[in-house]
Amino acid sequence: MSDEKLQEAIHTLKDSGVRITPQRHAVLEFLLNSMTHPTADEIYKALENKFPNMSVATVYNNLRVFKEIGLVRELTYGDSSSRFDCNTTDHYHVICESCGKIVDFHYPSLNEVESLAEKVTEFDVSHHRMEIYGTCSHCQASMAH
Amino acid sequence: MSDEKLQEAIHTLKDSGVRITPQRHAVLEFLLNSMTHPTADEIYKALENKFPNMSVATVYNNLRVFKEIGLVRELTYGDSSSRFDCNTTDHYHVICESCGKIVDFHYPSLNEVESLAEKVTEFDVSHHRMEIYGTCSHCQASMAH
DNA sequence: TACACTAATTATAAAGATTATTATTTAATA
DNA sequence: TATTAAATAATAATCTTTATAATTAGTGTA
Repeated sequence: MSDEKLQEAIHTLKDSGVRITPQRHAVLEFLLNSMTHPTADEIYKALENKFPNMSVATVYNNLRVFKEIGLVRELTYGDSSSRFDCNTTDHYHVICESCGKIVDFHYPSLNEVESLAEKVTEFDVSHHRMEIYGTCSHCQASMAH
Repeated sequence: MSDEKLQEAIHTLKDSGVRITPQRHAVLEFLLNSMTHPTADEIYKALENKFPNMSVATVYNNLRVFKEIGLVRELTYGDSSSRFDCNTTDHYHVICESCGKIVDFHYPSLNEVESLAEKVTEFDVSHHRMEIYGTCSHCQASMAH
């Protein structure tokens, strides 16, 4: 299923002259299969069984490469570390302020906002980001106690 | 003009039992008068003439206090450090990807998005954030060369 | 105005995330 | 298989933010 995406991503990388190393492959595979939006450290920890000698720098290096190629997006929220999202289709995120869970949320892209901003500010607008904050149902239940 | 806002803010602080120290006053005044959205370090550097002995921790402490009282908002973008905004009225930001300039942008709040997200994800939504990215007119002109 | 109480400040260390450096290893290609 | 440039590992360094502890200083009260 997501194996197809993986092959496609590897193809994209090779086309850009990027070598496919076992570590790189593993980071990419983990990202594609993860539905959460992991931090660099989470990726590092998830792969340390498979690659006991892997360096954190390798994770960061690969994430940078993937970003440059356009395979992943970096998400920066209020908390300390960045998160990485391999779903590059247009979607927004809903974030739980209590547990940090991030849920994808599909909504028609706010083109109107972009065009108005362009008019008002004279910026050449390239994109926008939006996040919605709240409490997930699980945490709501916990709080009820 | 903004002196009125300052007095009001000081009143709010006092009501919450927060002491008005010279450093705290200076950080608050600087924030209220700044139209940019400064980082903690920028505030620190701006005030080091007036307070040569002030500690960075003091800046952070005060920003935390102001945040808790609701006088300022913390903005976290892609770059390394947080920015602080004393304009707590509802508005969005347009950010220049070339020079980092941040411009306020007024747009009716996207309540519809919030309510749909609430329905779809079963979150108890509290708020949202949105930023628009692009190139400011100044940087557009520079690039034309 | 002086006093006492407690919060705020300073200085410093520490933590945590990310980037830089350099020697070593290795994937891809001929 | 040999070559070569790119990737990795190990480590140090940087940068932002928070924690700690001792000192200083607001603010209400007598």
